[in-house]
Amino acid sequence: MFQKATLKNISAQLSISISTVSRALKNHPDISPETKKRVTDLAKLIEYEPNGHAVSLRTSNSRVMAIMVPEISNYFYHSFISSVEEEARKTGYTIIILQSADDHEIETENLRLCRLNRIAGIFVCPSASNTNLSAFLKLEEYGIQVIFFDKVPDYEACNKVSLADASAASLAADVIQKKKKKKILGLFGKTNLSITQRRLKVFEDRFPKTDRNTTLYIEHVHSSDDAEKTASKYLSKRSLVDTIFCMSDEILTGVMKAINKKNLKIPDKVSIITISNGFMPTLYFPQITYVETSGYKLGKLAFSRMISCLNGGSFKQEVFANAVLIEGGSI
Amino acid sequence: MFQKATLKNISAQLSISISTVSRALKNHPDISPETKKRVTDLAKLIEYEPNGHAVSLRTSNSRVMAIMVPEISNYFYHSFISSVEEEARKTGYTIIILQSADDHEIETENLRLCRLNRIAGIFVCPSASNTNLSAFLKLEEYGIQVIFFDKVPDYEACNKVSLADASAASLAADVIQKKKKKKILGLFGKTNLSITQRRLKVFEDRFPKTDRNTTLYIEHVHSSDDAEKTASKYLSKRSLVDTIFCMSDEILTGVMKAINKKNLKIPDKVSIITISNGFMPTLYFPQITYVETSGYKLGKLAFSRMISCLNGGSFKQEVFANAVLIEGGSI
DNA sequence: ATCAATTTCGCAAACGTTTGCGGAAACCTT
DNA sequence: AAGGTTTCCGCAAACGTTTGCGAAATTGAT
Repeated sequence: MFQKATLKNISAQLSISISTVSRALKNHPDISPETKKRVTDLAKLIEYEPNGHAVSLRTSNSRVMAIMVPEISNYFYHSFISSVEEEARKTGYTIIILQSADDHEIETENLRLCRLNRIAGIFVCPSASNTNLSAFLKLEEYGIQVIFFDKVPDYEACNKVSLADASAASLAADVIQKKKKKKILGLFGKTNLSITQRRLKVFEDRFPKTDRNTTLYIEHVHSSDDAEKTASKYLSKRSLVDTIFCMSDEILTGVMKAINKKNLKIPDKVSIITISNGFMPTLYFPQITYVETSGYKLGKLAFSRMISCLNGGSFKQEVFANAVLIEGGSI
Repeated sequence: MFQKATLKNISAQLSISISTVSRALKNHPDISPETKKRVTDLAKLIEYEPNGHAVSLRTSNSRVMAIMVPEISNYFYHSFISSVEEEARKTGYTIIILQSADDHEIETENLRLCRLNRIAGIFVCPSASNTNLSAFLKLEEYGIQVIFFDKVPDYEACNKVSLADASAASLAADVIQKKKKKKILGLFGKTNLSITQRRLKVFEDRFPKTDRNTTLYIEHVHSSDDAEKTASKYLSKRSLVDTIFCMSDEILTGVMKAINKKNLKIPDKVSIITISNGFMPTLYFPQITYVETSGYKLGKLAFSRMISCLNGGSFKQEVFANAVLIEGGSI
């Protein structure tokens, strides 16, 4: 017969009170060594595990954190998730994951679930459509910590961890200038994203129109296919560009298709440099030189922020994960 | 002042009993329409949400499922996760994520967490090192459903959902034969994996050594780099092979590097066909023809199995997600 | 031997629900 | 008017913990 492993059960078998068992298991000084031993031995024998729900109910804090992203199937997000999960496991937290599908309704419904489950905190990359933070701020009334990451809102009084977009773009620009490239095609994402704006600004500053030596063509693309078409257009004109800068992995894949289609040699015919989360650039030959903005690092950073917030010892702030150049052979 | 939204609170404000409030909120027939309205109105006003932990404690079943994979950062796994999460949300379940890092200790520790949290069920892709199922079977004593996916154990009496490995390989073989390819290099993964064995067997059957018209070279590789080296070796010998079959995405990426390095034209110089989860093959030009074994589909399948198990109406069995050919231009 | 200090433990309430059961009131029957 | 139904609601126990407080038992000091 299967007997449930509970404090009550142990207390009955040892004819001591439940409270004594509870204290014995947490090594409370009030309990004598002998009693502790009897309790822990039996607990081990019947494989006692505290009931998480009872504990959470009693203590009103669960060791659970949530991560909400627009979609999981994205190398950046799941490297972030993976990273946070790693830390969480070490510190005895479990992670629940939520997809918003970039849908505001799903997003708020997910937040409801978080309240319902009385989670300790949530990491969230808000959906693009969402401008209304009230649902998030309400979480804080419940004592649930909120850490925004990646696409962080402009609103000041919240915790944010984000990539050092400006310095990442700056690193890429450094390389381009050091290699004395003169005719650059910069492929950027959607204009309205802050990430795009920050990266674009760096390039515009570093390669000003007034500089007669170098020319920078700027194009905004909104998909991999789009990037392929645009790159193809530029590459068709003989020696119009000598370098292509891609703002993201998605853009890079499109560009690489265009290059493979035309069978252009990298970096002889055209140089490539990209900003990436770290996987895509290694798929090609030669491997693409890229500035790494790692979801992994961001995850670690976010987690440590979460812990400080949980301990109450931290005020609202924005912190950045720095970027690093990974040299390939593409420029 | 922040007042907690609980049944007790509502009952006090309306001077009715807690049980009445509880029943009113679940639309129990015992409660009169007027009372129901009073309760639901107030509940909405103070934004009442049932405390998940209290509910789980009382009913001893939480609406939480877990997914454990060796690592999240893998296209197949996270398409699986994403797929399951989607269904879970629709049915009011939440998903917790666990990584085993292919480490048996972490794996059992994770299972402990599952018991502790009294989850409803778990989807698990066991770590490769693990041959001992006892920890999983113990979960069932706790009433926790276990569904193995992808790398399922041989053990009979458990629920498994897996990819139709044999038919996937068979589909690929069909294409190779239809295209009248004669000199085939088949690159397979680690020998001890059942997935490798099943796929390999199909190829050995379909291209028997006795057939003097076609030759099949079989190699086992254990990483992307390994695949690159091996492919490179074969490709160096002029017209030794006309077709390369890759068992997985990982292998494909290695092979493609080798091909790009030698700047061989696909499919003129060499044809490629692979089994894939659906993303990698689209990265190249021409896109690689592949047999799709989708984590997404497998997720849907696994979830529906989970639900049947939860409803108690199902016996242990293994089911398969079928494979489908996606034509690219690589063969 | 007396009293105080210490060690060791148990009582009981609380966390927020769910649910079987029983009971009061109101409503039909005949 | 008596008995039988039906409608509506509350009591109380239970889920498995944690924890403040008090009390018994032991120890030590004088």
